[in-house]
Amino acid sequence: MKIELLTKNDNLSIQNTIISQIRDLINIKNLEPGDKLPSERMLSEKFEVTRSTVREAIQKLEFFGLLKSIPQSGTFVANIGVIALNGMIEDILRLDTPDFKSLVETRILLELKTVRLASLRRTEEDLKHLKSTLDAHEKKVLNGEDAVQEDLLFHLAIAKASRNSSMNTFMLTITPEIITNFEKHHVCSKNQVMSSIKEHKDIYDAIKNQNPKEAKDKMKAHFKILYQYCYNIK
Amino acid sequence: MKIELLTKNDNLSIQNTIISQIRDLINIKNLEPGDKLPSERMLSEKFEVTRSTVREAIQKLEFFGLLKSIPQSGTFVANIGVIALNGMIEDILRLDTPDFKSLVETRILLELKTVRLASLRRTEEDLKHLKSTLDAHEKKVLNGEDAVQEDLLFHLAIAKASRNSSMNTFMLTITPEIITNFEKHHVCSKNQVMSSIKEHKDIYDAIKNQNPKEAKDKMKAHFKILYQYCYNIK
DNA sequence: AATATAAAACTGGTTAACCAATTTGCATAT
DNA sequence: ATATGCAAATTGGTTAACCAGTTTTATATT
Repeated sequence: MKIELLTKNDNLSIQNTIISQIRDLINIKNLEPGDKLPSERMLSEKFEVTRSTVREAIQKLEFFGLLKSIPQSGTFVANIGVIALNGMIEDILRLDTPDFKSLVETRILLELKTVRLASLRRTEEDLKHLKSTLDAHEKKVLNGEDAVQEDLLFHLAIAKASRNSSMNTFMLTITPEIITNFEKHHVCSKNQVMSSIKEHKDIYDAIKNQNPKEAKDKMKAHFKILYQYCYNIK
Repeated sequence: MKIELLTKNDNLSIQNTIISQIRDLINIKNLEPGDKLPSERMLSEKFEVTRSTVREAIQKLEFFGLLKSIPQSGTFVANIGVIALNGMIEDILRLDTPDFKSLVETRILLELKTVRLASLRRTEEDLKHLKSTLDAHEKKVLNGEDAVQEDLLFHLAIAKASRNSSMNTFMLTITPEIITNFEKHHVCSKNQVMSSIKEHKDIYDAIKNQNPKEAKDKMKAHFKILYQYCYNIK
C-alpha cells in the first residue's frame, strides 16, 4: 500500500519532468503554433524514458489543449502562442489534486447556477426526469432508508436540465467524490434528511414554474448546512 | 479528414457500447460497491472487442469515480451504490462535447467566483504573479501587439490566487478552448482591447485591497461585452 | 479435520514488435 | 528548372507477448 503510493507519486513526478522537458524543447527550438515536435521515439530516447511515458505526458498536454497529435503524422503545438503555453504548463505542473473544501465550494457555486438555468431552460422531458428522481428520493427517506444516491441523482438531474454540458460534466466529475467523502464525515443528521424532502420539492416547483430567483433561493436554503460545514472545516 | 472524423465517432460509440455493457453486467450480476468485475481479458472476449477498448472504457468510468482498478488484482465497483451508478452512467453516455456558449457561460460563472476568492485569499506571492501578468498585458497592448495570451494568463493567475484547485483546474481546461474560438469569431475590437487595460488594473487593485465586492463588480464590468456576446449567439 | 505451504493460475500494467497512413527524398520525365 | 511518380523512411496508434504482484488451488503436515 505504502509502496503503491510511492510509485504513483514517482510516476507523476516523472511525467511532470517530461512535461517540463517538452516545454524546454519547444522554447529552445523556438517552435510556434502548428510546428511539429520530434517524434515520440526520438523524445523517449532523448529523455531516456520509455515511449509510453512520453505518450502519457503528451496526452496530458493534449487534454489541456496545448498539443495536438495527428496519427501517422506527428505531434504539433496547438494554436496557442509560446507565452500562453509556458504560463499554462507552469500552472499544470503545480496543479494540486482538489481538497474536499475546494470540491464543496465548487459544487455550491455550480449548483446555484445550474438550478437557475434549469428553471429557464428545462424541457418537459427534463421535468419528468426531475420528478422521478424527486419521488425516488422521497420514497427512500420516508422508508427510513439511506437516500444519498437518490439525493445525488436529483442534483445531477438539475445539472442536466441546465442544458449547459460544460457545467454538467463538471458536476459529474466532482459529485461522486463529494458523496463518498460526505458519508465518511457523516454530515447529515436524521432531521436534516427529513427536511431535505421539502427542500427538494421547493426546488422542483421553482424549476417547474420557471422561476429562476425562487429556484436559486431554495437551493441556497438547501445548502445552508453545507455552507456552514464547508466554511468551518479547516 | 472526413474518414478520420468517422472513425473517431465510431470509436466513441463503440466505447459507449462497452460502457453500457459493463453497466448491464453489473446489474445482471448484482455487483455492489467493492465487488470485483470480470478481468479485462474476459470482458474483451465477452464483448468481442480488443482488450485496449475495454481498458479505455474502464478508464473513463474510473475518471468519473465509478470504478477503481487495482494493479495485479482487478477492477472494482467504487464505493457508490448501484442506483447512483446506473443514473450516472446514463448521464455519462449522453454527455455532449461542450459547445462554445456553454464554455463562455461557465467561464463567466467561474471567474466571478475566483476573483472574489482571490481578493480574500491571495498571498503576497500571488500578488506578485498577478502584477507581472498585468504588466505584460499592458505592455503588449500599448505596443499595438496582439495580447490574447497575456490576457489569458492574467485570468489564470486570478484562478490560481483563488486557492481553489478545483476551480483552477476547470479554468485551465476551458480557457484555451475559449481563446482559440475567440480569435475565430473575432469578438474583441481595438477599442475594447485598449479599455481592457484599465479594467484589468481595476480588478488587480480590488484583489490587492482585499475587496471582494469591488473585485466581482470590476470583473463583471470586464465581462460586459462577453455577456452580450454569449447571450446573443444562438 | 484444520492449518500451513508452495505452486499454479490469474490480475492490471508495461513493453516491444507490428500496422497503416503519411511524409520525404530521389530519380525520371517534361 | 519544374513537375511527377514511386519507393523508402517515418509517423502515431494498435496489438500481442511479457512482467511483477496477487489470489486461488492443491498438497503436505499436524
